Amino acid sequence: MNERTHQGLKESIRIRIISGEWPPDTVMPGEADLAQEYGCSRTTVNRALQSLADDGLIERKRRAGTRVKDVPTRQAKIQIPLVRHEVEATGAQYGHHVLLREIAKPPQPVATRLRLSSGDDAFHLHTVHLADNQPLAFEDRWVNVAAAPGILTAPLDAISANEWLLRQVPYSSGDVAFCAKIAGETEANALGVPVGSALFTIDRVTWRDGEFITAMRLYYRPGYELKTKL
Amino acid sequence: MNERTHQGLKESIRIRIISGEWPPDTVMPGEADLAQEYGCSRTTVNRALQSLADDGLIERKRRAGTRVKDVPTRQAKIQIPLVRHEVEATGAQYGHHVLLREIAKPPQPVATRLRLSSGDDAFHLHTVHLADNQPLAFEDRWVNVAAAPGILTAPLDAISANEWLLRQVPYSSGDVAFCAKIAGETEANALGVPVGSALFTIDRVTWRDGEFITAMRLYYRPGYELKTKL
DNA sequence: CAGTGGTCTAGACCACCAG
DNA sequence: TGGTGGTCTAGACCACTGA
Repeated sequence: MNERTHQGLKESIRIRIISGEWPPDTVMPGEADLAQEYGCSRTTVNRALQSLADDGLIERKRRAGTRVKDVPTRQAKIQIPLVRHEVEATGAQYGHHVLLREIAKPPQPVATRLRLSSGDDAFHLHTVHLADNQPLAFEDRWVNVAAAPGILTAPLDAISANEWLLRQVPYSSGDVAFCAKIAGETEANALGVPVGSALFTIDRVTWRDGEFITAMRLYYRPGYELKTKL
Repeated sequence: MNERTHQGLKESIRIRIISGEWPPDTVMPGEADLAQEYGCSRTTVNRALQSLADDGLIERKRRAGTRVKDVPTRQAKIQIPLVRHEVEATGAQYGHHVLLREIAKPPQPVATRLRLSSGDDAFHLHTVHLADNQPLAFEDRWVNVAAAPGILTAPLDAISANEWLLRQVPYSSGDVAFCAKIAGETEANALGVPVGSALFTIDRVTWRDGEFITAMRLYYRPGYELKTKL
Protein backbone atom coordinates (compact mmCIF):
# COMPACT_ATOMS: atom_id res chain seq x y z
CA MET A 1 0.00 0.00 0.00
CA ASN A 2 1.26 3.43 -0.90
CA GLU A 3 2.25 5.17 2.30
CA ARG A 4 1.92 8.59 0.78
CA THR A 5 -1.88 8.47 0.73
CA HIS A 6 -3.90 9.00 3.86
CA GLN A 7 -5.37 5.52 3.47
CA GLY A 8 -1.98 3.89 3.25
CA LEU A 9 -0.78 6.03 6.10
CA LYS A 10 -3.72 4.94 8.20
CA GLU A 11 -3.01 1.29 7.52
CA SER A 12 0.66 1.73 8.32
CA ILE A 13 -0.09 3.43 11.62
CA ARG A 14 -2.73 0.86 12.46
CA ILE A 15 -0.20 -1.91 12.03
CA ARG A 16 2.28 -0.11 14.23
CA ILE A 17 -0.37 0.16 16.93
CA ILE A 18 -1.33 -3.47 16.59
CA SER A 19 2.24 -4.60 16.66
CA GLY A 20 2.62 -2.97 20.04
CA GLU A 21 4.91 -0.12 19.11
CA TRP A 22 2.60 2.17 21.08
CA PRO A 23 0.94 0.03 23.75
CA PRO A 24 -2.58 0.77 24.95
CA ASP A 25 -2.97 3.90 27.02
CA THR A 26 0.20 5.54 25.77
CA VAL A 27 0.53 8.78 23.89
CA MET A 28 1.54 8.56 20.27
CA PRO A 29 3.78 11.05 18.47
CA GLY A 30 2.03 14.23 17.43
CA GLU A 31 0.86 15.00 13.94
CA ALA A 32 3.87 17.13 13.15
CA ASP A 33 6.28 14.37 14.17
CA LEU A 34 4.52 11.75 12.09
CA ALA A 35 4.36 14.10 9.13
CA GLN A 36 8.11 14.53 9.28
CA GLU A 37 8.72 10.82 9.75
CA TYR A 38 6.59 9.87 6.77
CA GLY A 39 7.66 12.83 4.70
CA CYS A 40 4.18 14.07 4.06
CA SER A 41 2.16 17.05 5.13
CA ARG A 42 0.42 17.36 8.45
CA THR A 43 -2.94 17.50 6.67
CA THR A 44 -2.45 13.97 5.43
CA VAL A 45 -1.45 12.70 8.85
CA ASN A 46 -4.49 14.44 10.28
CA ARG A 47 -6.85 12.64 7.94
CA ALA A 48 -5.32 9.28 8.75
CA LEU A 49 -5.49 9.84 12.50
CA GLN A 50 -9.05 11.15 12.36
CA SER A 51 -10.04 8.04 10.51
CA LEU A 52 -8.40 5.84 13.12
CA ALA A 53 -10.18 7.78 15.85
CA ASP A 54 -13.42 7.28 13.96
CA ASP A 55 -12.76 3.54 14.01
CA GLY A 56 -12.31 3.68 17.76
CA LEU A 57 -8.64 2.69 17.87
CA ILE A 58 -7.28 5.94 19.25
CA GLU A 59 -8.49 8.97 21.16
CA ARG A 60 -7.50 12.49 20.31
CA LYS A 61 -7.58 15.56 22.51
CA ARG A 62 -6.18 18.99 22.01
CA ARG A 63 -3.15 19.69 24.04
CA ALA A 64 -3.17 16.15 25.44
CA GLY A 65 -2.25 14.60 22.12
CA THR A 66 -3.23 11.30 20.53
CA ARG A 67 -3.34 8.21 22.69
CA VAL A 68 -3.96 4.57 21.93
CA LYS A 69 -7.19 3.51 23.54
CA ASP A 70 -6.93 1.43 26.64
CA VAL A 71 -9.35 -1.12 25.25
CA PRO A 72 -9.61 -0.66 21.51
CA THR A 73 -13.37 -1.00 21.26
CA ARG A 74 -14.07 -0.80 17.61
CA GLN A 75 -17.12 0.40 15.82
CA ALA A 76 -18.90 -1.66 13.25
CA LYS A 77 -20.87 -0.07 10.51
CA ILE A 78 -24.13 -1.75 9.85
CA GLN A 79 -26.29 -1.28 6.86
CA ILE A 80 -29.75 -1.07 8.31
CA PRO A 81 -31.21 -3.37 5.77
CA LEU A 82 -33.91 -2.66 3.28
CA VAL A 83 -35.41 -6.11 3.05
CA ARG A 84 -35.78 -5.97 -0.71
CA HIS A 85 -32.09 -5.25 -1.14
CA GLU A 86 -31.17 -8.03 1.25
CA VAL A 87 -33.20 -10.51 -0.71
CA GLU A 88 -32.01 -9.39 -4.11
CA ALA A 89 -28.40 -9.48 -2.93
CA THR A 90 -28.74 -13.23 -2.43
CA GLY A 91 -30.07 -13.66 -5.93
CA ALA A 92 -33.56 -14.53 -4.75
CA GLN A 93 -36.73 -12.87 -5.93
CA TYR A 94 -38.31 -10.39 -3.60
CA GLY A 95 -42.00 -10.15 -2.90
CA HIS A 96 -44.27 -8.97 -0.15
CA HIS A 97 -47.87 -9.32 0.97
CA VAL A 98 -49.95 -6.93 3.00
CA LEU A 99 -51.73 -8.99 5.63
CA LEU A 100 -53.45 -6.19 7.53
CA ARG A 101 -54.20 -2.58 6.73
CA GLU A 102 -56.27 -0.46 9.04
CA ILE A 103 -56.71 2.85 10.76
CA ALA A 104 -56.70 2.19 14.46
CA LYS A 105 -55.72 3.49 17.81
CA PRO A 106 -52.23 2.22 18.56
CA PRO A 107 -51.59 0.36 21.78
CA GLN A 108 -50.28 2.46 24.61
CA PRO A 109 -46.59 1.49 24.30
CA VAL A 110 -46.56 2.43 20.64
CA ALA A 111 -48.51 5.65 21.21
CA THR A 112 -46.09 6.90 23.82
CA ARG A 113 -43.07 6.05 21.74
CA LEU A 114 -44.65 7.99 18.90
CA ARG A 115 -45.69 10.86 21.13
CA LEU A 116 -49.24 10.68 19.87
CA SER A 117 -52.00 12.09 22.01
CA SER A 118 -53.98 9.25 23.48
CA GLY A 119 -57.02 8.67 21.34
CA ASP A 120 -55.27 9.60 18.10
CA ASP A 121 -55.56 7.10 15.31
CA ALA A 122 -52.69 5.88 13.21
CA PHE A 123 -52.19 3.78 10.10
CA HIS A 124 -51.45 0.18 10.95
CA LEU A 125 -49.87 -2.31 8.61
CA HIS A 126 -48.85 -5.96 8.73
CA THR A 127 -46.56 -7.04 5.93
CA VAL A 128 -44.70 -10.24 5.23
CA HIS A 129 -41.55 -10.05 3.12
CA LEU A 130 -40.77 -12.98 0.85
CA ALA A 131 -37.64 -14.38 -0.71
CA ASP A 132 -38.47 -16.73 -3.58
CA ASN A 133 -41.98 -16.92 -2.10
CA GLN A 134 -40.65 -18.08 1.26
CA PRO A 135 -41.43 -15.80 4.22
CA LEU A 136 -38.30 -14.05 5.40
CA ALA A 137 -39.57 -11.34 7.72
CA PHE A 138 -42.77 -10.07 9.25
CA GLU A 139 -43.26 -6.36 9.65
CA ASP A 140 -45.58 -4.65 12.11
CA ARG A 141 -45.74 -0.94 11.38
CA TRP A 142 -47.57 2.14 12.62
CA VAL A 143 -47.50 5.34 10.59
CA ASN A 144 -48.37 8.83 11.71
CA VAL A 145 -50.79 9.89 8.99
CA ALA A 146 -50.28 13.57 9.70
CA ALA A 147 -46.59 13.23 8.87
CA ALA A 148 -47.10 11.19 5.71
CA PRO A 149 -50.65 11.69 4.41
CA GLY A 150 -49.91 10.08 1.06
CA ILE A 151 -49.41 6.73 2.74
CA LEU A 152 -53.17 6.14 2.70
CA THR A 153 -53.29 6.08 -1.08
CA ALA A 154 -49.83 4.67 -1.72
CA PRO A 155 -49.69 1.52 -3.86
CA LEU A 156 -48.44 -0.64 -1.04
CA ASP A 157 -48.91 -3.82 -3.04
CA ALA A 158 -46.31 -2.67 -5.52
CA ILE A 159 -43.87 -0.98 -3.19
CA SER A 160 -43.28 -1.78 0.44
CA ALA A 161 -44.27 0.82 3.00
CA ASN A 162 -40.71 1.17 4.16
CA GLU A 163 -39.46 1.94 0.72
CA TRP A 164 -42.32 4.31 0.00
CA LEU A 165 -41.64 6.23 3.17
CA LEU A 166 -37.92 6.39 2.49
CA ARG A 167 -38.56 7.90 -0.91
CA GLN A 168 -41.37 10.25 -0.03
CA VAL A 169 -40.40 11.28 3.46
CA PRO A 170 -36.67 10.88 3.82
CA TYR A 171 -36.14 10.80 7.52
CA SER A 172 -33.77 12.88 9.47
CA SER A 173 -33.12 10.60 12.41
CA GLY A 174 -34.21 7.41 14.09
CA ASP A 175 -33.73 5.04 16.97
CA VAL A 176 -32.93 1.42 16.28
CA ALA A 177 -32.80 -1.54 18.63
CA PHE A 178 -31.87 -5.14 17.98
CA CYS A 179 -33.25 -7.89 20.17
CA ALA A 180 -34.66 -11.41 20.23
CA LYS A 181 -38.33 -12.18 20.68
CA ILE A 182 -40.44 -15.26 21.07
CA ALA A 183 -42.82 -15.80 18.17
CA GLY A 184 -46.45 -15.24 19.14
CA GLU A 185 -49.33 -16.51 17.07
CA THR A 186 -49.39 -13.53 14.73
CA GLU A 187 -45.71 -13.70 13.91
CA ALA A 188 -45.67 -17.48 13.75
CA ASN A 189 -48.56 -17.60 11.31
CA ALA A 190 -47.11 -14.92 9.09
CA LEU A 191 -43.71 -16.60 8.93
CA GLY A 192 -44.97 -20.17 8.90
CA VAL A 193 -42.92 -21.20 11.93
CA PRO A 194 -43.92 -22.70 15.27
CA VAL A 195 -45.10 -20.49 18.10
CA GLY A 196 -42.19 -20.12 20.50
CA SER A 197 -39.48 -19.79 17.87
CA ALA A 198 -36.73 -17.28 18.55
CA LEU A 199 -36.97 -14.38 16.13
CA PHE A 200 -34.27 -11.82 15.50
CA THR A 201 -36.05 -8.48 15.75
CA ILE A 202 -35.30 -4.94 14.65
CA ASP A 203 -37.25 -2.17 16.33
CA ARG A 204 -37.20 1.22 14.72
CA VAL A 205 -38.73 4.62 15.36
CA THR A 206 -38.21 7.35 12.82
CA TRP A 207 -38.52 11.11 13.23
CA ARG A 208 -38.27 14.16 11.09
CA ASP A 209 -37.83 17.58 12.62
CA GLY A 210 -39.15 16.26 15.92
CA GLU A 211 -42.30 14.93 14.28
CA PHE A 212 -42.89 11.20 14.51
CA ILE A 213 -43.16 9.41 11.18
CA THR A 214 -43.30 5.70 11.79
CA ALA A 215 -42.59 2.94 14.27
CA MET A 216 -41.86 -0.49 12.95
CA ARG A 217 -40.86 -3.87 14.21
CA LEU A 218 -39.32 -6.41 11.90
CA TYR A 219 -39.30 -10.08 12.92
CA TYR A 220 -36.92 -12.26 10.93
CA ARG A 221 -37.46 -15.95 10.47
CA PRO A 222 -35.39 -18.30 12.65
CA GLY A 223 -31.85 -18.80 11.42
CA TYR A 224 -31.52 -15.31 10.01
CA GLU A 225 -28.25 -13.50 10.74
CA LEU A 226 -27.35 -9.87 10.35
CA LYS A 227 -23.69 -9.86 9.42
CA THR A 228 -21.01 -7.26 9.46
CA LYS A 229 -17.27 -6.91 9.67
CA LEU A 230 -14.94 -5.22 12.07
CA MET B 1 -24.42 26.02 12.72
CA ASN B 2 -21.55 27.73 11.02
CA GLU B 3 -21.74 27.00 7.33
CA ARG B 4 -18.09 27.69 6.79
CA THR B 5 -16.97 24.50 8.49
CA HIS B 6 -17.22 21.15 6.75
CA GLN B 7 -19.55 19.93 9.48
CA GLY B 8 -21.90 22.84 9.07
CA LEU B 9 -21.67 22.49 5.34
CA LYS B 10 -22.55 18.84 5.59
CA GLU B 11 -25.60 19.58 7.70
CA SER B 12 -26.71 22.31 5.34
CA ILE B 13 -26.43 20.04 2.32
CA ARG B 14 -28.14 17.22 4.17
CA ILE B 15 -31.12 19.44 4.87
CA ARG B 16 -31.29 20.50 1.26
CA ILE B 17 -31.37 16.86 0.22
CA ILE B 18 -34.01 15.99 2.78
CA SER B 19 -36.13 18.95 1.82
CA GLY B 20 -36.29 17.61 -1.70
CA GLU B 21 -34.18 20.20 -3.46
CA TRP B 22 -32.34 17.37 -5.16
CA PRO B 23 -34.76 14.43 -5.35
CA PRO B 24 -33.54 10.85 -5.15
CA ASP B 25 -31.63 9.60 -8.16
CA THR B 26 -30.72 13.06 -9.43
CA VAL B 27 -27.27 14.48 -9.84
CA MET B 28 -26.23 17.22 -7.46
CA PRO B 29 -24.06 20.19 -8.38
CA GLY B 30 -20.36 19.40 -8.54
CA GLU B 31 -17.86 20.26 -5.87
CA ALA B 32 -16.68 23.36 -7.66
CA ASP B 33 -20.21 24.73 -7.99
CA LEU B 34 -21.00 24.18 -4.33
CA ALA B 35 -17.71 25.71 -3.32
CA GLN B 36 -18.58 28.84 -5.22
CA GLU B 37 -22.12 28.93 -3.88
CA TYR B 38 -20.98 28.62 -0.28
CA GLY B 39 -17.97 30.78 -0.75
CA CYS B 40 -15.52 28.20 0.52
CA SER B 41 -12.81 26.07 -0.99
CA ARG B 42 -13.42 22.87 -2.87
CA THR B 43 -11.48 20.98 -0.20
CA THR B 44 -14.11 21.85 2.35
CA VAL B 45 -16.96 20.83 0.07
CA ASN B 46 -15.12 17.61 -0.63
CA ARG B 47 -14.93 16.72 3.06
CA ALA B 48 -18.60 17.42 3.57
CA LEU B 49 -19.66 15.34 0.58
CA GLN B 50 -17.36 12.46 1.49
CA SER B 51 -18.93 12.41 4.90
CA LEU B 52 -22.42 12.34 3.44
CA ALA B 53 -21.38 9.50 1.15
CA ASP B 54 -19.99 7.70 4.18
CA ASP B 55 -23.39 8.02 5.81
CA GLY B 56 -24.99 6.48 2.77
CA LEU B 57 -27.04 9.47 1.67
CA ILE B 58 -25.28 10.09 -1.63
CA GLU B 59 -23.14 8.23 -4.12
CA ARG B 60 -20.10 9.69 -5.75
CA LYS B 61 -18.39 8.62 -8.94
CA ARG B 62 -15.67 10.23 -10.91
CA ARG B 63 -16.84 11.79 -14.09
CA ALA B 64 -20.47 10.86 -13.28
CA GLY B 65 -20.68 13.31 -10.39
CA THR B 66 -22.52 13.15 -7.08
CA ARG B 67 -26.03 11.76 -7.04
CA VAL B 68 -28.61 11.46 -4.30
CA LYS B 69 -29.20 7.81 -3.56
CA ASP B 70 -32.36 6.30 -4.92
CA VAL B 71 -33.21 4.80 -1.57
CA PRO B 72 -31.19 6.56 1.09
CA THR B 73 -30.16 3.48 3.02
CA ARG B 74 -28.25 4.81 5.93
CA GLN B 75 -25.51 3.22 7.92
CA ALA B 76 -25.63 2.91 11.64
CA LYS B 77 -22.49 2.76 13.66
CA ILE B 78 -22.64 0.19 16.37
CA GLN B 79 -20.27 -0.07 19.24
CA ILE B 80 -19.59 -3.74 19.45
CA PRO B 81 -20.01 -3.82 23.15
CA LEU B 82 -17.49 -4.78 25.73
CA VAL B 83 -19.84 -6.22 28.32
CA ARG B 84 -18.06 -4.56 31.21
CA HIS B 85 -18.47 -1.14 29.64
CA GLU B 86 -22.13 -1.80 28.93
CA VAL B 87 -22.77 -2.70 32.52
CA GLU B 88 -20.81 0.15 33.99
CA ALA B 89 -22.55 2.62 31.68
CA THR B 90 -25.83 1.78 33.38
CA GLY B 91 -24.33 2.43 36.78
CA ALA B 92 -24.42 -1.21 37.77
CA GLN B 93 -21.49 -3.17 39.11
CA TYR B 94 -19.80 -5.54 36.72
CA GLY B 95 -18.66 -9.02 37.58
CA HIS B 96 -18.05 -12.31 35.85
CA HIS B 97 -17.61 -15.97 36.65
CA VAL B 98 -15.75 -18.61 34.73
CA LEU B 99 -17.98 -21.67 34.56
CA LEU B 100 -15.82 -23.87 32.41
CA ARG B 101 -12.20 -23.85 31.41
CA GLU B 102 -10.67 -26.63 29.42
CA ILE B 103 -8.42 -27.67 26.59
CA ALA B 104 -10.50 -29.62 24.17
CA LYS B 105 -11.11 -30.43 20.57
CA PRO B 106 -13.64 -27.94 19.24
CA PRO B 107 -16.76 -29.22 17.54
CA GLN B 108 -16.59 -29.41 13.79
CA PRO B 109 -18.50 -26.18 13.01
CA VAL B 110 -16.18 -24.18 15.26
CA ALA B 111 -13.06 -25.90 13.95
CA THR B 112 -13.88 -25.12 10.35
CA ARG B 113 -14.72 -21.51 11.11
CA LEU B 114 -11.38 -21.23 12.86
CA ARG B 115 -9.55 -23.05 10.10
CA LEU B 116 -7.98 -25.43 12.59
CA SER B 117 -6.78 -28.78 11.41
CA SER B 118 -9.14 -31.45 12.62
CA GLY B 119 -7.73 -32.96 15.74
CA ASP B 120 -6.19 -29.73 16.97
CA ASP B 121 -7.06 -28.73 20.50
CA ALA B 122 -8.17 -25.29 21.53
CA PHE B 123 -8.83 -23.40 24.75
CA HIS B 124 -12.49 -23.50 25.69
CA LEU B 125 -14.15 -21.12 28.10
CA HIS B 126 -17.63 -20.59 29.49
CA THR B 127 -18.17 -17.27 31.22
CA VAL B 128 -21.20 -15.56 32.65
CA HIS B 129 -21.21 -11.77 32.83
CA LEU B 130 -23.01 -10.16 35.75
CA ALA B 131 -24.61 -6.78 36.35
CA ASP B 132 -25.13 -6.19 40.05
CA ASN B 133 -24.76 -9.94 40.50
CA GLN B 134 -27.57 -10.66 38.03
CA PRO B 135 -26.59 -12.67 34.95
CA LEU B 136 -26.61 -10.48 31.86
CA ALA B 137 -24.85 -12.56 29.24
CA PHE B 138 -23.35 -15.99 28.75
CA GLU B 139 -20.19 -16.34 26.72
CA ASP B 140 -19.00 -19.45 24.94
CA ARG B 141 -15.50 -18.94 23.61
CA TRP B 142 -12.79 -20.90 21.83
CA VAL B 143 -9.27 -19.54 21.65
CA ASN B 144 -6.47 -20.61 19.34
CA VAL B 145 -3.66 -21.18 21.82
CA ALA B 146 -0.99 -20.83 19.16
CA ALA B 147 -2.14 -17.27 18.45
CA ALA B 148 -2.42 -16.24 22.08
CA PRO B 149 -0.27 -18.52 24.24
CA GLY B 150 -0.50 -16.29 27.30
CA ILE B 151 -4.21 -17.00 27.57
CA LEU B 152 -3.46 -20.23 29.45
CA THR B 153 -1.92 -18.37 32.35
CA ALA B 154 -3.99 -15.19 32.16
CA PRO B 155 -5.81 -14.22 35.37
CA LEU B 156 -9.23 -14.77 33.87
CA ASP B 157 -10.94 -14.36 37.22
CA ALA B 158 -9.80 -10.77 37.41
CA ILE B 159 -10.12 -9.77 33.77
CA SER B 160 -12.50 -11.24 31.24
CA ALA B 161 -11.01 -13.20 28.39
CA ASN B 162 -12.38 -10.75 25.87
CA GLU B 163 -10.70 -7.84 27.52
CA TRP B 164 -7.46 -9.73 28.01
CA LEU B 165 -7.36 -10.64 24.36
CA LEU B 166 -8.16 -7.11 23.24
CA ARG B 167 -5.26 -5.79 25.26
CA GLN B 168 -2.72 -8.47 24.52
CA VAL B 169 -3.60 -9.38 20.99
CA PRO B 170 -5.34 -6.41 19.42
CA TYR B 171 -7.12 -7.90 16.46
CA SER B 172 -6.88 -6.75 12.94
CA SER B 173 -10.25 -7.87 11.68
CA GLY B 174 -13.28 -9.90 12.50
CA ASP B 175 -16.66 -11.17 11.39
CA VAL B 176 -19.71 -10.40 13.47
CA ALA B 177 -23.23 -11.73 13.19
CA PHE B 178 -26.32 -10.87 15.19
CA CYS B 179 -29.10 -13.38 15.54
CA ALA B 180 -31.65 -14.90 17.89
CA LYS B 181 -31.29 -18.30 19.47
CA ILE B 182 -33.40 -20.54 21.67
CA ALA B 183 -31.87 -21.11 25.09
CA GLY B 184 -30.62 -24.65 25.54
CA GLU B 185 -29.90 -26.13 28.93
CA THR B 186 -26.38 -24.75 29.18
CA GLU B 187 -27.40 -21.19 28.37
CA ALA B 188 -30.56 -21.36 30.44
CA ASN B 189 -28.71 -22.57 33.51
CA ALA B 190 -26.00 -19.97 33.17
CA LEU B 191 -28.45 -17.12 32.78
CA GLY B 192 -31.06 -18.44 35.17
CA VAL B 193 -33.85 -18.36 32.60
CA PRO B 194 -36.19 -21.06 31.29
CA VAL B 195 -35.08 -23.37 28.52
CA GLY B 196 -36.71 -22.11 25.32
CA SER B 197 -36.23 -18.42 26.02
CA ALA B 198 -35.29 -16.22 23.08
CA LEU B 199 -31.73 -14.95 23.47
CA PHE B 200 -30.19 -12.13 21.51
CA THR B 201 -26.88 -13.51 20.31
CA ILE B 202 -23.67 -12.04 18.98
CA ASP B 203 -21.37 -14.35 17.07
CA ARG B 204 -17.85 -13.23 16.50
CA VAL B 205 -14.72 -14.61 14.87
CA THR B 206 -11.50 -12.65 15.14
CA TRP B 207 -8.40 -12.84 12.99
CA ARG B 208 -5.00 -11.31 12.88
CA ASP B 209 -2.88 -11.44 9.76
CA GLY B 210 -4.93 -14.38 8.54
CA GLU B 211 -4.36 -16.32 11.73
CA PHE B 212 -7.43 -17.19 13.75
CA ILE B 213 -7.45 -15.87 17.30
CA THR B 214 -10.81 -16.57 18.85
CA ALA B 215 -14.43 -17.45 18.14
CA MET B 216 -17.03 -16.42 20.64
CA ARG B 217 -20.75 -16.49 21.02
CA LEU B 218 -22.45 -14.15 23.45
CA TYR B 219 -26.00 -14.94 24.59
CA TYR B 220 -27.82 -12.04 26.24
CA ARG B 221 -30.59 -12.55 28.72
CA PRO B 222 -34.17 -12.11 27.47
CA GLY B 223 -35.25 -8.50 27.18
CA TYR B 224 -31.82 -7.21 26.28
CA GLU B 225 -31.67 -4.67 23.46
CA LEU B 226 -28.70 -3.42 21.50
CA LYS B 227 -29.53 0.17 20.69
CA THR B 228 -28.20 2.63 18.20
CA LYS B 229 -29.21 5.74 16.31
CA LEU B 230 -29.49 6.58 12.68
C1' DC C 1 -0.31 30.04 28.50
C1' DA C 2 1.79 27.16 25.32
C1' DG C 3 1.25 23.12 22.61
C1' DT C 4 -1.88 20.14 20.44
C1' DG C 5 -5.42 18.96 17.29
C1' DG C 6 -9.28 21.13 14.13
C1' DT C 7 -9.94 23.36 10.21
C1' DC C 8 -9.60 26.38 6.00
C1' DT C 9 -7.31 27.84 1.71
C1' DA C 10 -5.54 28.05 -3.00
C1' DG C 11 -3.44 25.54 -6.10
C1' DA C 12 -1.99 21.44 -8.12
C1' DC C 13 -1.78 16.78 -10.17
C1' DC C 14 -3.81 12.47 -10.95
C1' DA C 15 -7.15 8.44 -11.68
C1' DC C 16 -11.02 7.20 -13.38
C1' DC C 17 -14.74 6.54 -16.51
C1' DA C 18 -18.95 8.02 -19.03
C1' DG C 19 -20.06 10.21 -23.29
C1' DT D 1 -10.89 12.40 -23.93
C1' DG D 2 -12.51 15.80 -20.95
C1' DG D 3 -14.81 16.51 -16.72
C1' DT D 4 -15.35 14.79 -12.24
C1' DG D 5 -13.94 13.37 -7.76
C1' DG D 6 -9.56 11.86 -4.90
C1' DT D 7 -5.80 13.47 -2.90
C1' DC D 8 -1.52 16.10 -1.52
C1' DT D 9 0.83 20.35 -0.10
C1' DA D 10 2.47 24.34 2.51
C1' DG D 11 0.98 27.61 5.25
C1' DA D 12 -2.11 29.72 8.24
C1' DC D 13 -5.29 30.76 12.10
C1' DC D 14 -8.03 29.18 15.77
C1' DA D 15 -10.07 26.51 19.86
C1' DC D 16 -9.34 24.04 23.35
C1' DT D 17 -7.24 22.37 27.48
C1' DG D 18 -3.81 20.29 30.42
C1' DA D 19 0.61 21.20 32.47
